[in-house]
Amino acid sequence: MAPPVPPLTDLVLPWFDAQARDLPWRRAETTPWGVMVSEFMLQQTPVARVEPVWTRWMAEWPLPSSLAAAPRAEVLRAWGKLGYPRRALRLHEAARVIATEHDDVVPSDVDVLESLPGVGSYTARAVAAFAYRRRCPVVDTNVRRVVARAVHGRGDAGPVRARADLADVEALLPADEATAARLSAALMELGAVVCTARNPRCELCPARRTCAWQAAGRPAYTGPRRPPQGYAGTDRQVRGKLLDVLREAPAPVEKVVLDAVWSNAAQRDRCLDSLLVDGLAEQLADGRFSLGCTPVSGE
DNA sequence: GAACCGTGGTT
DNA sequence: TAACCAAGGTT
Repeated sequence: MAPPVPPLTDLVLPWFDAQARDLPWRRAETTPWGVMVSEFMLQQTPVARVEPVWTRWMAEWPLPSSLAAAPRAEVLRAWGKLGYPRRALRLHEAARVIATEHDDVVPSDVDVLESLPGVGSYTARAVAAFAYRRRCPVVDTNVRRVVARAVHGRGDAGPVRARADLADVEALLPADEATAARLSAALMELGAVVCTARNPRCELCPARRTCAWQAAGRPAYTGPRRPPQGYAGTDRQVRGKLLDVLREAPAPVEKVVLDAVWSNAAQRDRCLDSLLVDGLAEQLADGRFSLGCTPVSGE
């Protein structure tokens, strides 16, 4: 009889310890705040684009209270072109709450974390696990894909089923808190660099021996696909163009400058208005526009 | 649950 | 090259 296959943990953890990317927010000296900032920035944004922004951000605002004290426009400029700039506003607001209501200490409790703006199920658990070494399932798109393949033998994860997804990952976690936390990071790493969406590198996979998808002959995914999002011509694109002008402008700009970015006036004005509502843009008393809110201080 | 919210690299 | 994809959250 062949020797038994080691559990997933015993295969993936040694691989992770030896191969993990040296990302700045994973270093021992990184604070929980640094971890939380990285998780905000990494929402739907690739690691390579986050790295330089994160490094500058942490040098400028090493504490929640230091970010909370910064003007909104400065925060939005530092966010740069990471995309989804409302994340920057939510992080700014979360920093204010942490500074004023939590003694400038990032919470470690998942429920408290989830109550912060911009912190959902994934981010709350990621902070608890990676910043505080807690044993809690961390479910992102990478982990869902790894579980779909390694555990369920399917080519890809189907639609999100929040409760079931959490239970699936929970079942994989070893009892020890710190080890479980490390496995959570390892599963994400595996999904990010080996068990990828398009061209999985199964020949490099430490879990190949125990992978249900591999055993099944790597059948193609047959479940429902979500329709592609689309971008060209959407409000999202127009808002991005407007915001880009405001971000790069050294001073408040006249409306005619903004009018130049998009020919459809109705859509343009609607988008500009939505940016004002979101707090991403501001109209000054003289009618010009600027990024975020200019602090009313001075005088 | 579906739609919306940016940006840029990869295939 | 048009799609696809990247450590999601909110409404």
